Amino acid sequence: MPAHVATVPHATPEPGLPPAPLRARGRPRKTLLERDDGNRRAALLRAAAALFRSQGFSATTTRDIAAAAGMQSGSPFYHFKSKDALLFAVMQEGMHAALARQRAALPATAKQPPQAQLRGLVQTHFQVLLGPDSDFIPVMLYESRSLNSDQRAALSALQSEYEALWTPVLAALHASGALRAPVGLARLLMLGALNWSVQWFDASKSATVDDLVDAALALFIDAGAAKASA
Amino acid sequence: MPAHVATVPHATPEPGLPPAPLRARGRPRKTLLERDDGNRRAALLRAAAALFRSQGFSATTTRDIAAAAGMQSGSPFYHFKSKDALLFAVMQEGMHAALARQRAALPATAKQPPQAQLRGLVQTHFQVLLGPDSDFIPVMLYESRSLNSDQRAALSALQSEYEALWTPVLAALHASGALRAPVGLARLLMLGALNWSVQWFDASKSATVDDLVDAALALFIDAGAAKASA
DNA sequence: TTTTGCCAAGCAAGCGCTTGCTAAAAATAC
DNA sequence: GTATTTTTAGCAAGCGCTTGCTTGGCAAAA
Repeated sequence: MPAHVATVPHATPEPGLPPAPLRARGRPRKTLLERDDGNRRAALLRAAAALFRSQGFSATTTRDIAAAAGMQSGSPFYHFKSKDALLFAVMQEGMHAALARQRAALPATAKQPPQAQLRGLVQTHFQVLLGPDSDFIPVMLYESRSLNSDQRAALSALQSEYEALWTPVLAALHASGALRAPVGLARLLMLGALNWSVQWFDASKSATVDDLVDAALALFIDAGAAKASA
Repeated sequence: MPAHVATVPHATPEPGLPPAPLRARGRPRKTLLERDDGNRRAALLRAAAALFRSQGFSATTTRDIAAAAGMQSGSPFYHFKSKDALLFAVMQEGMHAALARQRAALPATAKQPPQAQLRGLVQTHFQVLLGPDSDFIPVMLYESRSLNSDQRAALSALQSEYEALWTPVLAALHASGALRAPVGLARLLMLGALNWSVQWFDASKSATVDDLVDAALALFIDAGAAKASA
């Protein structure tokens, strides 16, 4: 292949720009302007989440994902070691975001009665499930059988962290009589009811997310006992 | 190659075939005696249901299914036109069985208060989901995105039939004050809670199906209002 | 003699992933 | 302040394998 051209035109970066020698481990990335930096990886994650959700993991090809992110077929493997690793990254990102949002919302109701705390948990949960950028968690809920055991264990730990946010609230409600079912089973049943909403909720239809929150709380907790113990 | 005794009592009409009630199409079917007749087809359905459930539709190969039913790779296509048709047959069979079981259980509580009727619905639902031969419904719940639109419409009609069994009971509970959430949303949330149990329920663990029924009823209906209106 | 149920072989398409390469941009050296 | 090297991000091609499904045949039953 006699193609030794190798001309490197205007390799000069922006003049007057400090070379920024410091490299504080976090997320340096960021060149100057109009170069789109490292959000190609994020674009891959979002495309993968959308496709994994709508078609399932096995039915989605790495070519589909590459095309949705505007790349050629082999390019995703520069960013992710395997299709499997891409799935895991989607789920991990989803769980981290969900945990962060619940933890951010928690202080607002910390001093209020457990009914209000539960309302906060339910509301944030629905927002994570049904709001914008909401493909990551459904993928985690419905595609985890495609993970290997290490990945599953790592995610399981995050899920336990998430459930741990609910347990004390439910325990308080149980103690007050507002929640009659045992705490452990109640948490599983409640999260099931909420999680299932991704199968039928349609934002363009009648109910809003707030309607859902109201309905869920009306279904789960006993108003009479709630007031009696408040 | 374990060929179990098929527990398929002909309570439902020939699954997988068009609902044409006429039989005079020139297909005699039915031999005379103990030749195994159509239960190779049933063996394929059971094997497919188990594999579709544990691995998902796309990740299951027709060779897997054939091997699990003790056949060679091309043989399933004698019984089913395509892998797709096999998936649809599994779901249809599951819905027919679930409907039949609910309808059989219904008369036992028909004269009782709505709380008891709901308990019957919930109990049968859990049995269908978690009891023996319980792969068909989970496949329907979690793999329907692999159906084409005609198949999805056909299944949707069966699901509406199933939901219609719940609505009057929930309406009565709502009227009596034992169910505070609106009936439509309550049904969706409740079925979500029950359906999710296939993700976590383990018969070898602590809780029994009866524990689940009790917990679900305690979670959903208000004991005080229940008695007040009974 | 026809039908039924299945086997054995294989095709064409599609799959995940690898490889060899290129060319900007950033870092380093002069 | 330029020259060189290294790193980053991706393209283009394609390999080896798996996939759903088809085909031709055949033994046993009807």
